Amino acid sequence: MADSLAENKKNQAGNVPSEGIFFQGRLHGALAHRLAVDILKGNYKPGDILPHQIDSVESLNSTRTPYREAIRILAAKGLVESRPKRGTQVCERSRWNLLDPEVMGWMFETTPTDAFIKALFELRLINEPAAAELAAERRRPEQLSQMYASLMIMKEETLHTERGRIADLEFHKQLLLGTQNELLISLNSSIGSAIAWSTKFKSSDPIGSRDSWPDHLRVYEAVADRDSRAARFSMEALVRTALEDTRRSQGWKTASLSLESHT
Amino acid sequence: MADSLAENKKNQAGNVPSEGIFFQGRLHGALAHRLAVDILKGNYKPGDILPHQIDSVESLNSTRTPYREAIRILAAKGLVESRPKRGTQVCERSRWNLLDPEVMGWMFETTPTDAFIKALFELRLINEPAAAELAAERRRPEQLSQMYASLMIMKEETLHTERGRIADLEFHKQLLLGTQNELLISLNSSIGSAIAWSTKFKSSDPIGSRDSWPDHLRVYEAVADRDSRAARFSMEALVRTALEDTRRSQGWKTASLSLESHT
DNA sequence: TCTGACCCATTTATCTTACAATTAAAAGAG
DNA sequence: CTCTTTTAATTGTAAGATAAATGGGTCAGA
Repeated sequence: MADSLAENKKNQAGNVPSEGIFFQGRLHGALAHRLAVDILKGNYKPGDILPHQIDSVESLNSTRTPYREAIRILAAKGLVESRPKRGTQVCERSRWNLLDPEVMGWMFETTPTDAFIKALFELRLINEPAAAELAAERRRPEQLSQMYASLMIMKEETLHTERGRIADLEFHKQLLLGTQNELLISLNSSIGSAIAWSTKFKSSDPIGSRDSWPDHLRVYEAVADRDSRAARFSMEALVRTALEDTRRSQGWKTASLSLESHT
Repeated sequence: MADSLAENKKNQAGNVPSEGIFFQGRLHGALAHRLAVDILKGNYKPGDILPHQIDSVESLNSTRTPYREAIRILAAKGLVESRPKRGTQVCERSRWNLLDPEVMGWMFETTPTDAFIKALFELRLINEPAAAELAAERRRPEQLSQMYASLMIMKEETLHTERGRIADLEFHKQLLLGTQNELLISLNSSIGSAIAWSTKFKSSDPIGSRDSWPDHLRVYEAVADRDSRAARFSMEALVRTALEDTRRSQGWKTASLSLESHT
């Protein structure tokens, strides 16, 4: 727990140039990551005050400058708020920037609650069918061909390989790009890390999890045909199937979401 | 342009405790704000390299520590990326965290493009009716009474006063809270600052801008009655009206959005 | 002569260290 | 109870040492 982040960083630097997500190479990134996970896990609860800079810094084998930068990162994402004399306080959960891609990623390092997963699928169920509808009307040839390419990779790799999952992400990304709406595109980068998690989770499940490829194909065809109604409908089916699979592999007892179908 | 931020801060500290949004009291906040606006305005374009830390620091009358914290804030929001030797580079627009409430706020300090406003209304049109539907099913008494209180204030204050606009924001916030979906709630804090802008803009428009109060009342009644279909329908009407007004006061020639009604 | 890999210097961000200033909460005096 | 003083925490300043990555140069091989 109180081991040296600085040393860890040094080792990492000697081995591989990019460890991936966990260590972003910089010390302040590692600090931010550690603190964020502690907050999201609930080790520090909203309203709690973090130990002062000097103490924290000593127990983490760092110095103040990187620590303060880490705090700034967390503050930028609405996780903490620091004021002189009071100290650095964890913000209320409602002020957290849950849609921030990094926060979303950190969230999934801690086995999120069922409520969170449901909220996420609700958000997908609201936005992705609508996005498919818009994409059917506005998509450009580039997006269409990229979607097709991803579709082909998905067909032969399935979701059990890394390449296959990347292709899945790429498919959704290109669909969002097709909407020509930069806010929906921005939403995608948040939801993307969530999809990555849920597909990875499903692919490790031996039993259930039907093949979602036909669903993707139908979405593609609808978008290619500029059939906005079919695009919405098939995307909704896709998300609902994904929800069902996740629901089953999580062993939820509750019924599915209460959102009506609006097609 | 190259005046002293440090002095400015000192003056401000002597006058009022909180200038509001522009100066968040701290120097790194002011630096981040200035740089962010420069980026969002397009003074620095994606791919551009900001001047070296040492040069920047001199021209801004600051020192390196606060400057670096400012850079960390911007990096946390996906606006820049800094690496040794290369310097600090402005990221591609698609990587910007547009849904971040602060970024959204900065966006509206620079008269955003028509495309951005349209994207925003599209997002509202997708999410808020669905949120109203969920809120109708799940809202608790607290949210209902808060919505009612806001509604009353809106009635007597209208959108021409600050209190009235705050009540408007509160109404939407409570509706989102009623969904019991923390991701939709998080979306609200982003959209909130946007609504604040558009209502303020409309209220300064002498001519058009119908009174949106009846629309709000209908939404409230539907949510109170737990009538999810009516809630969705009336909320969609409300957003479309707001869009129409904005469209008119902006003098757009283009037709309204192409999203179909799904009620 | 051209191509490629490898090594090295330079530039830049990053980290360390030490100290001064500001802020706001809390304690104390009138 | 109000006003002042104290005090503990973050914030800002300054400068030097470290480490990382790009770009260029060298050298070997085709």
